[in-house]
Amino acid sequence: MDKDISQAVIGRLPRYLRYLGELKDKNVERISSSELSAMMKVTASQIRQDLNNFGGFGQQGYGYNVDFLYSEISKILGLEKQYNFVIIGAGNLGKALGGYLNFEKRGFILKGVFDQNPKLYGTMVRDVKVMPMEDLPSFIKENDIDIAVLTIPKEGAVLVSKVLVENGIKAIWNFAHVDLDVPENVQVENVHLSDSLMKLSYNISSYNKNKEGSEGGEAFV
Amino acid sequence: MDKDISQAVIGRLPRYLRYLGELKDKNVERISSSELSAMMKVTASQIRQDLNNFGGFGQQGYGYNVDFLYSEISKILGLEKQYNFVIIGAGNLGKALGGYLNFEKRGFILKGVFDQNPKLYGTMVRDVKVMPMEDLPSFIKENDIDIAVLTIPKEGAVLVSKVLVENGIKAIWNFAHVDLDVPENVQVENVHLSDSLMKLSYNISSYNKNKEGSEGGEAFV
DNA sequence: TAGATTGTTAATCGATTAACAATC
DNA sequence: TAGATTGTTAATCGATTAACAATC
Repeated sequence: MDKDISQAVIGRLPRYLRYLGELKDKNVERISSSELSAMMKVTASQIRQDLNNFGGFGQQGYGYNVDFLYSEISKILGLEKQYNFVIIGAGNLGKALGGYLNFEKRGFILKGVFDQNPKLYGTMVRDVKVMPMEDLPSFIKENDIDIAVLTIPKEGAVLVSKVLVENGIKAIWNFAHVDLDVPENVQVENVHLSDSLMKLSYNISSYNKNKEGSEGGEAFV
Repeated sequence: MDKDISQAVIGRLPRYLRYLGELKDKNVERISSSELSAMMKVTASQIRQDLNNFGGFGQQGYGYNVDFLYSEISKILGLEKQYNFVIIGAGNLGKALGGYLNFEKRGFILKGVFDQNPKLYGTMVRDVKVMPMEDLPSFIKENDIDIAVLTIPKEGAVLVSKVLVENGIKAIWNFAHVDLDVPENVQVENVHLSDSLMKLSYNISSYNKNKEGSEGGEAFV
């Protein structure tokens, strides 16, 4: 139905939402694309183009109403919905995400936490007890789980993702260092932390290299 | 010196490295761009273009030597270097990253962990004691810290990033939900977890919408 | 040598930016 | 109404893909 929106555009929406949230907190009523552009360091043109993928949210001569735009972007991102989720892997990362979620007071509801380490069974993550992996398939079905957060090592992640798919999971938030192979009706969002760290490493190292090459020659823009 | 390499290219290098690492583990000696292309689901053309930004690593009629290419990409990413880092924020996320790093056996060395909660002072994160925030500035200088990992809430993160910059940090791996404003000689890599989750939310919700629009009409490619 | 596959140039595609008419 | 600012079309820029000559 919707014409396909590029992932580049989708990727920018959460950032718009964040800035709009801050404006809301400051009780700013309206904002123009050029003001927002200055705050966010993107072009006003891009902001208008991005938003107009979804409809005309502004008004000529006025700009955008902050509350309205905030709520429209929330809707676009599907944040007014409720999602039930489970965490698979009760290590520090799993615990961290358990605490995080209910993320920003949005509708992400932690229903269960699973681990294959018997020592952890029954220990609490937030308000939920850690359960054995064997219970995962039935739990997903009985509790109408939408999202699984994968915070286990990659070998396990590949196996578990199959189980998840077989039991009708809608989406996987994947922190394992591996690409999952799932059918196209299952959404996957990868957070590859080590990839991110390597990018940082590259940028440190390439910045230093360029500095050597042009000693003292700071960019003057 | 180097012509500017686009961040799109940099962003793909860690994934190449990951697949090459797996091939190494399987004792595969050489691989062609088209074989790698099939494994990674990117075009062979893109692989060759990406690599040729940095030099000719292959050989006509042969392909690429896996070990050699792996080590070249490692060098490009600056992974043969050692980096000293500190974690700021000793919560679950900080602890998770402390455990992670020494990341994949690479040269990221945890030197210190800081928190503003006195109850945590002296508790251990991996092999390092949690220290009070006040000690941060001198610690950075005395221990030659390259990277700070920011796992504290956004208000604190903005303040701490200023302290870090003043004390000569080279890079910040930022997990706080805010854009940091630092000079161009300080590299920042953001991991905005909630942005990532929102993308997932969008994709769930837009997939379902499109499904309604064309009931039963699965893509058949 | 013949076959394979790179490195690289050229063509295409998509995303970003600029410009401006429409309109509040 | 005049001024401001959007929505949208057109122009530009950059990234991806295709093609092929070079060469191992």
